Amino acid sequence: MMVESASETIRTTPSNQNGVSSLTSQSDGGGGREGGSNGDTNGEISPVELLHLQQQQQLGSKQLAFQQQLIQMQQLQQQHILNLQRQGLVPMQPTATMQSLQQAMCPSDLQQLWKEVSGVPSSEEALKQGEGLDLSTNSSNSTSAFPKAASAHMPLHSLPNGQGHTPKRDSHEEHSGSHPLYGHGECKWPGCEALCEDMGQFIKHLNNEHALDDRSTAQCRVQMQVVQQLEIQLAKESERLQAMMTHLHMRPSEPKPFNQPLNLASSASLLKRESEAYPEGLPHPPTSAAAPITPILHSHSHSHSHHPHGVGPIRRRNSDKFCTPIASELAQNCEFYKNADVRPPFTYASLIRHAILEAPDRQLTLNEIYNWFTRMFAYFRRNTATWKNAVRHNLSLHKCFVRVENVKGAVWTVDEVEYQKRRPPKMTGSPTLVKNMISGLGFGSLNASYQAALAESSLSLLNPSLVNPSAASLNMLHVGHDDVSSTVEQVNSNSSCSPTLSPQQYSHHVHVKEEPTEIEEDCRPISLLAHVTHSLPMPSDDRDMEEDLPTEDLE
DNA sequence: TGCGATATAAACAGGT
DNA sequence: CACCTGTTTATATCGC
Repeated sequence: MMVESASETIRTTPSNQNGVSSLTSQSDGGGGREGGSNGDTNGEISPVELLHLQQQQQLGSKQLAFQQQLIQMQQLQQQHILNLQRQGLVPMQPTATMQSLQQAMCPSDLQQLWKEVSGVPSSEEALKQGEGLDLSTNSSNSTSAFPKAASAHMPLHSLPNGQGHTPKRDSHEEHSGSHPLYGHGECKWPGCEALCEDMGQFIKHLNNEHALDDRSTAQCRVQMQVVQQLEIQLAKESERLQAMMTHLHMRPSEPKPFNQPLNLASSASLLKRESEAYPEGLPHPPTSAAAPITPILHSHSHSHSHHPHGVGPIRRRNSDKFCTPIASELAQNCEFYKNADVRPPFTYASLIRHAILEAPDRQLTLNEIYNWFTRMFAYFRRNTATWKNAVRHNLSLHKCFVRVENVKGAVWTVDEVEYQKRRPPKMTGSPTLVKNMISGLGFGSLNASYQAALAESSLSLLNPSLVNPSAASLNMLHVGHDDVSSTVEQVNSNSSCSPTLSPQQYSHHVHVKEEPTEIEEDCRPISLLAHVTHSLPMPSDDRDMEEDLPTEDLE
């Protein structure tokens, strides 16, 4: 039975092609989606190893417990990897990430780790000591496995009451408490998930269940190593990004050292806190809005919502809040959304608009919109109950959607003017950021936001609409809500350069510069990207380039 | 706390 | 009658 659980554990090795399904299925909290590949055939590690180990060690019951703990820790690691990926702090490259993790955290490593943690030279020692390894004797630990900074004397309960320096997590956590290990009414300790009604109960639980004992210490160390591995992985990915950008002539004038890639490095440091979100009210670093994040955020952070479905409804409008351009997001995560039963982090209106604008003639029938939804999102394939109604509701409700009688019957188009007016434009984040970003538009300097934007820009390379550097500053100040195409329009709205458009078509956008209030959620890194990419040869055939024509003109 | 945006649910009407 | 399409209303949640 032990072997079964071992293989079951390690089966989480992402061996499926895109790593999506397994991710999803895991993030579903055991939802067991059919999408989860059964690709347990990789077996680079452990089942065999563990089996071998077991045979060698004759498998006393205590050893089994120990092995189980190893496996459990491995599970925890992977769970944390997934969590971090969900939080967008890790590139969604499950294979690479997991592989690297596995390389570092294969059972033998874990055993080594365990030895280091416990000061136990072998698992036989562990056997002698029983499953309660005496971690108080770990004075000689943290040799090579752990950075000094993260070594043992890091107080396991450094956050005794959840106050102080603990960064805020998402708003839900703010509501439910401020302890980073407490949220949604449950303990966030790796693998715990104990329900706690309130903070007091949680503190009690924390002190009782996660006291300074062997297990907690080991888990903490495992977490440290997870973080370390993630940072390594992050550095690699950042380096790759750097190279890509360099190759694409995107490099800013002052290249950063690879080990400090854009803002990703700072994000990496956040991993240590397992921060899920930036403090509310502070400008969200655009890197955090990198495409892979949003789906994860939803599948994870909002899973608390008591929704009958496996994936709950997402009230939070991440695309808005995090300024995720829907086009780049979709471009980036197309396969993810197609395969993962994860609700896309966009509003219905955004999705409908995108669907319509994606159509060759910028118009779709209701049924075609349905089809687009089901084609693009597994979520809508599997959760058919309500969303169609919601789509219809949105079409009717929002003035930006215009019904047009066509030869085909009734089709729906998008009134871009109305869409832009849809919400009172305002800047999410501090006005200071706006100023900084604006001032940062000087082509020479690269402030943090700019660099962060570059990070996301790598995701948005697909967007050829950003070839117009001169419009970028305007673009900064007047952007669409969550869609690249709207950005295009604004770019084009700058009368100075609109090769394909007549200016009057966009006259309604022209004055944005005089209206700081038009600055909208801002941090659209895409705009920033425009500065960097102005010399970048971009394909001009993208539909976004021609997404110029508000279709209400068809009327 | 109020408000706006959004999601969800439902009722209803008209057309096919 | 069933279904689709479209409108409208009500309610709840969330973020500001």
